Amino acid sequence: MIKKLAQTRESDDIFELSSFTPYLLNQAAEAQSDVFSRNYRDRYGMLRTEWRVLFHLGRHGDMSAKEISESASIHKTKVSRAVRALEEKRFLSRVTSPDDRRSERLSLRPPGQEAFRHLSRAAQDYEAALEQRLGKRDACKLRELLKRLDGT
Amino acid sequence: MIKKLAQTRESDDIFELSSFTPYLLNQAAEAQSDVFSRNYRDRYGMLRTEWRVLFHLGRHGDMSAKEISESASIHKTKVSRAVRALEEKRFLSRVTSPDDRRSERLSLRPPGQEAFRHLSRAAQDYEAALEQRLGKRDACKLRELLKRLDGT
DNA sequence: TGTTGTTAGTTACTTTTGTAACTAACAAGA
DNA sequence: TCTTGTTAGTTACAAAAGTAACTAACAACA
Repeated sequence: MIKKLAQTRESDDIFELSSFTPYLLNQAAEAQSDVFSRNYRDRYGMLRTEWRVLFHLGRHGDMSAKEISESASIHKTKVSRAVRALEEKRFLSRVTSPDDRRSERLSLRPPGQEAFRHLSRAAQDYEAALEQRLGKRDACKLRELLKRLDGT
Repeated sequence: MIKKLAQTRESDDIFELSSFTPYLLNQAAEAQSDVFSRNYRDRYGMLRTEWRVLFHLGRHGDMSAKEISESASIHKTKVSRAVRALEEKRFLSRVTSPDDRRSERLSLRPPGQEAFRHLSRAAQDYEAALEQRLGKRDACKLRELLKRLDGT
């Protein structure tokens, strides 16, 4: 009898892509990101990097592009493009830093602050809904595990 | 006394990006993906979609692009491009399906099978190392939670 | 002051992905 | 056979991201 390899493998413990953690992480990340992106995409026409930059400014107050780049682990060219896009949307303004004329102080303007507040609430609601779905205990556990994976 | 909003916020329960699940998912997914990608990128010059397609073929035997697309949740244009790249690397061959001349039967050629086996082992090693790091219990829990998030 | 090395940010170029339109083949009737 | 509608896969075009080179400003020191 000729063994059908592919068939046989189905049943034993050959590695399955669907339980490969990097794969699962990616699927879950994409799924969650897609859902939440409606909040900033549909209403403000923002991209993910823009929303992140906006969030950092709203959360931490005025910063330079460099500071955002480091604090958020976003490459400086991505930050640069996001800053320009946010500026074009009148969400932030830049002022050359007096003590170092290479760098610029980025500040949210009122519409940017408004968007920040709105998106901040949306994010909290999103998180609450997720806790609802997974249960408080598992939602915490998930965050904890993800943080442990973050560095490496 | 003038309140410094940004300062004040640091200490209370204002929402932090660093505990926003979609953000954490994304960071963790990128970190893990970057590490594992060395395996297929450096040695075979493959992109992520190519490795996924290769894996599906190795795991499930001959398939059409459509079947891969559905089974792996990858858009058909991405599959199309990955298939072409794998074909150029001599990792797979295509034969027009006799019962439907629109579709093609994709088969791994020996070098493709070899790459599949190698990457399959690498993936298992990777997973084992992760279990080592997180502990068996937490690694399982993580996969379980990610699967629950996958659909939505 | 002039030189050398570094840094903040931008731009140019390339690669990759997403979207939509397309081709060729099929299927089910009229 | 001649529609009409659908499907597998590709291609063309546009959007986004990565990489490297660049500009202008700084810093330290001969």
